[in-house]
Amino acid sequence: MANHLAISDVARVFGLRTSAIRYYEQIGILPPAMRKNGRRCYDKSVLFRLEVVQRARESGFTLEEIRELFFGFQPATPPPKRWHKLSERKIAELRIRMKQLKLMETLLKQIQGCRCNALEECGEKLLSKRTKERIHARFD
Amino acid sequence: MANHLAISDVARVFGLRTSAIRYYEQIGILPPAMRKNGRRCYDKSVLFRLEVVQRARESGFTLEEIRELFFGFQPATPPPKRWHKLSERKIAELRIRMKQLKLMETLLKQIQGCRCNALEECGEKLLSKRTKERIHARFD
DNA sequence: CTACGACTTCAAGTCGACTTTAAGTCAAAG
DNA sequence: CTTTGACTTAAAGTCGACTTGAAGTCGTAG
Repeated sequence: MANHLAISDVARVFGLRTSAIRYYEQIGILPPAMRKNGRRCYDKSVLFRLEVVQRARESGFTLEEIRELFFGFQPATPPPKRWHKLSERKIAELRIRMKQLKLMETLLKQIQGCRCNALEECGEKLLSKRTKERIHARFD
Repeated sequence: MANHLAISDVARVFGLRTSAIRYYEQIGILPPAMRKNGRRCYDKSVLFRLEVVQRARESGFTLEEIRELFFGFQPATPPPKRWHKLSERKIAELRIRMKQLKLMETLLKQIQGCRCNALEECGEKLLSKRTKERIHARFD
């Protein structure tokens, strides 16, 4: 019904505190809200925007990055080439993070099948994979 | 050669500062180091341990979680059932994180093929998928 | 002998992302 | 008319993960 959401409504939708919403406005993640009697007053578009913000947060983006990525073209929005580059870089980062997560999953599973000293054994294997040249050159 | 690593050697291997190594010791991520003339003095096993720690960090574990997961059995290490549960939970979390990352990748790509208002459109689609019941019940 | 560089400890500072607190405004309920 | 509850602001506080700073200790080089 109401196309007029109070700050507490918006917060509740995302399980945020109202202070977080105000903070997002303050740092430019959300645009300055319209006021009625001095109170912030939103329409649904803020929900769509916050949905994207939350997704990005859950994917490990900082608020600074989110502002850059999604809302970072203040001066007359040049056809987003800057955007394109940033998001290319970000996608690459996401891929790396996914690989790390998979490796960690493997590690956790290996340690679950626990021959008790597995932890440092795994560390040894991983370390020799990653930094063979550095370590073995210097300390062997 | 030297099976005796100074704190600066250890730090250099992982690109950490010596202060970070000391901090890890302080919060129980690393065991109290042996001393020679009051100085910390490590053997290679610390490298294996730190390798695991770094991997876990890169996978989004907090130091607290890492201590729990890997080094959290002080009292006579009961056959790690506690461990098993924790790591099961953690693996599940990793899976969720991976899904989120994939979704974010999709989102970024969609916005790259930019019909300019794509951002809030995406937000709308995502939002309606995730919280149809909550939003539409309350505000429509 | 002294100066240097690498170490030591302990306390305090930093940064991101908020939260909490204090003091005040406003509209509706009693 | 007063109270209540949700809001407002600005400033200060919190938490994790360190870093920085101050003051002191070593062993080696000159």
